[in-house]
Amino acid sequence: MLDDRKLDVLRAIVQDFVSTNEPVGSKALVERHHLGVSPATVRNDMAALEEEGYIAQPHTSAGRVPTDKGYRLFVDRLSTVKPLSSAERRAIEQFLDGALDLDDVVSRTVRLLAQLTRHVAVVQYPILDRSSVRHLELIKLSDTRLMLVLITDTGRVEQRQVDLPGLIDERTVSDLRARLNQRIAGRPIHDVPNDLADLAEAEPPATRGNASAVVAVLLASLVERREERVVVGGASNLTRLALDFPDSVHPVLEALEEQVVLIRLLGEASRPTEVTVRIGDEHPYEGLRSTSMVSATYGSGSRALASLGVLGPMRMDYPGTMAAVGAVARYVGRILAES
Amino acid sequence: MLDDRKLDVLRAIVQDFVSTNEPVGSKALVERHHLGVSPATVRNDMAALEEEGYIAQPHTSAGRVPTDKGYRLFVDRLSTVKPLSSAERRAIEQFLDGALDLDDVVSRTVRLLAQLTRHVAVVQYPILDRSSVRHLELIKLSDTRLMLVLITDTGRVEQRQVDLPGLIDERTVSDLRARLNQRIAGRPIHDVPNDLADLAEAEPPATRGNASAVVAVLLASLVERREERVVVGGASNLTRLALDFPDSVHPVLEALEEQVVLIRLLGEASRPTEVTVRIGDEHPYEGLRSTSMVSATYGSGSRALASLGVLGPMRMDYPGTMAAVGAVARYVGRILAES
DNA sequence: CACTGGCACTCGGGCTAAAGGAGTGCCAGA
DNA sequence: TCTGGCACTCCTTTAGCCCGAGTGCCAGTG
Repeated sequence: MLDDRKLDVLRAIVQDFVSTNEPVGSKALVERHHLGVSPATVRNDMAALEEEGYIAQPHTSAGRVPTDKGYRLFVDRLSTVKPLSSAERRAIEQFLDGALDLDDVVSRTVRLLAQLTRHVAVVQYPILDRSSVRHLELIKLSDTRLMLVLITDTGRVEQRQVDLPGLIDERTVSDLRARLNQRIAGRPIHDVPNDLADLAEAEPPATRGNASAVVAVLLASLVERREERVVVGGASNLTRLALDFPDSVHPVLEALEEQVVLIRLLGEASRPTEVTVRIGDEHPYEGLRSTSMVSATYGSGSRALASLGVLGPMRMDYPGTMAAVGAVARYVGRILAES
Repeated sequence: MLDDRKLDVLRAIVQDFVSTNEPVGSKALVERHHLGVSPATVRNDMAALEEEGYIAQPHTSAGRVPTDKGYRLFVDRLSTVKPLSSAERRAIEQFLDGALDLDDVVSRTVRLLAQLTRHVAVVQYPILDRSSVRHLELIKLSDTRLMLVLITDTGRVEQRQVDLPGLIDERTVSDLRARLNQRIAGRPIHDVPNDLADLAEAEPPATRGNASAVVAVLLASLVERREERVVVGGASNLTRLALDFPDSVHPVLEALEEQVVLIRLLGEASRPTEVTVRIGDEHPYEGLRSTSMVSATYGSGSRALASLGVLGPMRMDYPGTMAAVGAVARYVGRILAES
């Protein structure tokens, strides 16, 4: 049905439209690409491509524009990965190497992605469930109050205060801290509830109440934060390309403020470092129907920690963006593995 | 020069223009407000107000629009504080009361402000310099590596890793922790460098190297984070009111991504809970010339911790916005004082 | 002296009409 | 199977026009 030349034509249409933002006609196509045939022939091919739903014309006497389906085919079969320029590689290293802690890694990554791709960047914090406990610290604030600080191997720090049912002294705190860490240090967060299930019962009656209060708050904090955090940056790139959003950028901005939507978008990505593209009407969320998202999962080693990506108009440079997102994801994974 | 009726006219112009977004003419004015005079008289007053620079007409044969100077006069002398509705009061309490930790307080505050005022919300984290040390925790990660966790009385948590020049054991860590906390717990961050100036020298030679490495990293972290953090939310409110920004919202969005600009904006606010308004050309930053910012400093007790506010078009409901921002600032201060 | 009604004037927005042009579909021929 | 030619479509731009809101000014009035 679609021979090689038709695919060439589609590829050329996508490329031209991405760079000019104007419907591309048969004449311009043969001039800018050496297809070796006449405009009339190209017109026939275009008619076939339109028949199949890969391109469309905004109105009768206009050139053709790729449809969502056309972009999809382009991404899946017609584009070759564009290697990053050495300047880009250097930018990634320089940007991320001086990061101080996890917050810093995340905020630098957002800025980096936004700058590199010139689209809106979205970066998710490492998912708590997929991390392990590095250390649980108990700090005595008063005779009936503790602060819990949970540190994960990915650098996340969660803190919470506990009001105790009874008095507690430094000695008991440090005993409890030791016993807790013995059980959970190095364990995946996922297993912590199990690991601590019978801790309180094993405590001597005198401290049992306090111990179970601590455990309760700890477990609760793991659940509460299940709604994972996402950071967004480079939103001004949307207005720079405002003409690409026919219904204005408003719904897109609204979507970007819905953590839930973003998490769902990122959450459906695939294996570590593999780059996923979601185009236009493939989005589950109404307001994003005129956008595309390029995302990748990052991880340390083979463990997927979370995802990051960029959101832009459907008319985007897919090969370049995919290369950038993939490279950043790999680099972030490496950095988190080191720390 | 400007008698009471002229001020009444200006007030009426601002109110009408804020609600309709259309240049207001003399006839419409006398119809909607009971000024007790004829349109012709109002026209004379308008001419005087224009002469003084409080209003302007977009073009001949159009109504009048307040100028920056006009809004300023309105805010300073012509508006009365609009008390919050009880629904709004309830919203504030409900929104903020369940906050778990500082991050949560800040992110809830941003969402609350954005929702309440329907403008872009900007909230600054408590400034490190104005907080005190609650506790410094040292956690041994390996024989040559520690993690520092600094907890302030406002709930900020800063963490950093230290590579030590020599080996260290649990016992030494806990000694060092005790000595450090003895010196700095409860002290203002501001004084910490002084408090620790001679700590390393007082250490026994065997542990001196490690101790000074820890102190060095700690002090460095206090300086690095001097660039304070700001969180932005509700950016989609900008595009909702896109027509209020003649040169498109792009420069405004760009400004919102410049932490430095925002910090400077918020930083120049005044005493705790006092509400500050900056209008149009009073902004130091070019891109914000068509916006107004309403901000307030929050604090616990008499201590100013940092500022929060909203950014919107110059054409905004100043009395209502000022009331909301002030109320939220007071409430946030109270919450942080409690914890 | 302050206010009012009347009136001529200005100027932007919106509507319609016409011209221009890019691009298509189709057909006949190589 | 490809090509050149040609009629056709329809969007976009430009120009011209009218309409009306709103003003400034002036002469008149309590």
